[in-house]
Amino acid sequence: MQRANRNPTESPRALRSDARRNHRQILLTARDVFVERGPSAPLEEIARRAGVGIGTLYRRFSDRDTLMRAVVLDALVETIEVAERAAAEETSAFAALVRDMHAALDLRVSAVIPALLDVLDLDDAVLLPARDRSAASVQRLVEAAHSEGTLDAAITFADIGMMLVRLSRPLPGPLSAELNAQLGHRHLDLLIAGLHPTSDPAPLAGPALSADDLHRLGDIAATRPDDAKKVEERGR
Amino acid sequence: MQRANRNPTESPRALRSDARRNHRQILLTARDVFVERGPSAPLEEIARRAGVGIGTLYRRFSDRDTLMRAVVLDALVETIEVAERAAAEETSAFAALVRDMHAALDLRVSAVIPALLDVLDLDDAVLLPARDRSAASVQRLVEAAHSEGTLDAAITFADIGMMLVRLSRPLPGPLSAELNAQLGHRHLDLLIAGLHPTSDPAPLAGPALSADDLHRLGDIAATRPDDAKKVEERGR
DNA sequence: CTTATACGGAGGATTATCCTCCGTATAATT
DNA sequence: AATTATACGGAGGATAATCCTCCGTATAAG
Repeated sequence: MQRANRNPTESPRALRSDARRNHRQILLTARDVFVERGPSAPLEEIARRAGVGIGTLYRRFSDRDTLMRAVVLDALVETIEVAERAAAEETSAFAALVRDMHAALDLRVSAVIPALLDVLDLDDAVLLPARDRSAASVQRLVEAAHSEGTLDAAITFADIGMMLVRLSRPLPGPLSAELNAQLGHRHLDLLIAGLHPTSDPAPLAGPALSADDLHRLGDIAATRPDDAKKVEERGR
Repeated sequence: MQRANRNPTESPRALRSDARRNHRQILLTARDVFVERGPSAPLEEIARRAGVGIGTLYRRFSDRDTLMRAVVLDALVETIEVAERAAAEETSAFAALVRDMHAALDLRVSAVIPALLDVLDLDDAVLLPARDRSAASVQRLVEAAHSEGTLDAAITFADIGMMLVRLSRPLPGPLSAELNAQLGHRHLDLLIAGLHPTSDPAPLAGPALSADDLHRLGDIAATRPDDAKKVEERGR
């Protein structure tokens, strides 16, 4: 006699192991793809890059909207954890804020949510509380840094959030995902320190690109083989 | 007897006044639309927002590629002017750099070019020299600021360029174009000064958004009426 | 070994975008 | 004012991209 599951409000039964793996993989891949290609990215690309068939994707997420919500919720939950850990483990409020910002870059929450904003209603019984908790956890970091006197008083929570959006989104052009991530961290350091020389010689994260690199951006490690193909076709 | 124009390499004859107006308007609108919607934005939207028929657009620019090149060239030429004027008219090298960056934001060059990068070959007999001149004019500003000792030595020309890209691109979500522009300038000031409080109380350009604004981003002045409609349809 | 669960992907339906074509409108010229 | 070369708009057929269901096959669980 297996565990009964007659009540429709209960979780519908545990997934088979391969199904659970695929579910997770789809969520992670979807985060990447939505960030790169926007809210109307072909679901087929998500499936392909997640290594599953399109049928599997649709079995788990009945439509685009359901998938997007799941992606956002997943990302929000991770953010909350990161922020709370930063607050708990760092000694100065400023250090906690900085650590949280770097971690947020890695999670790409600040990139997914805005990317889906056009199309998604976030004022949802499920998403709203998660958003609030997530925002509150970061806002506490900001306020603490304000009180500590280490964060310029003119800088608001919204400024921090929006700069994270700017830094999270991949730069356009054929930069590899990895290089993009490194540049995000480098530019975050740059934002923290400002443009003027500082007495504190804290080094920038990530590699500098030379002017020449910038010029030959088109030649740098390709991220998306598919796009290269598209370009060729267009140029025919 | 009108002026002869038998040589096919000569300019094909002056445009009629309305045609010239439309030509210009299409270029400006295309810059906006490519920035907002990416390189494969519907040409029909460009035509509509430029206030011309789709037929007119195709008459002036035989295909997407031609239009994109024209947009890029136009933007590059404006950039060069701006950079050279900044260098000539400002007293300190740092001030010139800052002025140029703010001006570049307004031109959105740093947003268009990368947006089209995926799809466009910039190593073109026409575009290449313009790119080189444009890059050189900014690079001179960067080097001057380095020599002056007012720009951190670790910051490269590429960093400046890429930060401009990040700051130029409109934030996703339904922010009005105007608010987006203001926030770009504000965040540029933020980058210049860094996160820590400064002795120099130079105020930030543009309005601060409150956490509440950020939360209700969905309610802030809509930029693209069409998209709002789309969202409604999806939600049906 | 059995079977409930899950998988992949072909393919018809739908939708979005392209881009030509031609009847009408307007600027320039005399 | 009349003439005409130039330019305009947008309908609509052609093409391309994406959706998403369906069903025969594969695999985890017991």
